[in-house]
Amino acid sequence: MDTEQLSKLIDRYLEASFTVNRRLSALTRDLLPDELTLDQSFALRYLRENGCTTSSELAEVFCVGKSSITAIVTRLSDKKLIERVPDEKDRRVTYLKATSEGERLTRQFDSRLEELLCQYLSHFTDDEAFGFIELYERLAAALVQARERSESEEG
Amino acid sequence: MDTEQLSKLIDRYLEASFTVNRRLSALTRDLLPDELTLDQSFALRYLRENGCTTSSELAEVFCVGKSSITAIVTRLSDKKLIERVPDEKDRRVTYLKATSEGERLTRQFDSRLEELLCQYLSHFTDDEAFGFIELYERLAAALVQARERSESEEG
DNA sequence: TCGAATAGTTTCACTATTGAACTATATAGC
DNA sequence: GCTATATAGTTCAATAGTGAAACTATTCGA
Repeated sequence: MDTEQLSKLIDRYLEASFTVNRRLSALTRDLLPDELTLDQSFALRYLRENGCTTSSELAEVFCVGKSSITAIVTRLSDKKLIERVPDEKDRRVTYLKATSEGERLTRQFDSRLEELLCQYLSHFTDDEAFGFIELYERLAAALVQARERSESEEG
Repeated sequence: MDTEQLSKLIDRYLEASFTVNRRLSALTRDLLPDELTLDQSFALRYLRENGCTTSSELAEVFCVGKSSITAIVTRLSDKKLIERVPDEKDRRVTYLKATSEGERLTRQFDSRLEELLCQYLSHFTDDEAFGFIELYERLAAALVQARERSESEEG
């Protein structure tokens, strides 16, 4: 691919991803339970899917500083949607765990979200959908790898 | 596609898009000129690409309220990166326009961004990249249409 | 054992966001 | 023309998320 084509492709990507992100966030926010913000729902879903997790891990996954996570976790904890569980051995670390109410809320939200996304899936054939998601996952993997590489260089 | 498959596909999409968005935003923020935030750079790019634009239009495109746009525009204006140009005929509307400095900054940023994204593009064949972007654009278009449809129902 | 690393919190300043109240202007119906 | 109403944009107060720096508590390593 020549530079010209490359540049156009990237422009198209930036445009499309901006549109998709903004519109989908807006639609998604409408489905959110009153108790949750979008970021809080992401945190809660991550805890639900990944079991015991620390603030540091969340910070890595969310690509933000630990103080951001403290803020989010404190709000969720105030609302009794997650618990802080201290590690027995290493008393510096505290694990985070969704409460049953927290879990209930994310499952409710997820099912609404699934319903929403199904509508848009209908614009694509099965092959298109699977092809798309495969490439998207490869992009995600490449981005995760890049991070790991740059960390091992530092360390 | 049966419900089970559908549900898994959507989970995979949510996971991949979360990862891509978070990681790419983080990498992108590192490339940002000191004068700009990410959202400000998006606004400025939109103005650069779309010529004279109003706050209302920006609010639509960004899927936020007009008061958010006022805030962003005021900050950009304080930094002399955009100008407010009053409409001669309808004195309620003011057009927004990137200053030459504003334009310079976004172009600089865009070229850094292009460099970054090129690295990740190398993980894909040309056909894969074009196929991906085509589907992504169709998704974006579907989301825009959905909005327009729901607006015409209201109006 | 002492100094360095690590986990997490606090605080501060800032950006983005919403929603409601508000100003100013334009427009449509009578 | 006059008056309702709609529209464009701003202001204000409240809230969430964020980074950076300072801080506490704990663990680890030389």
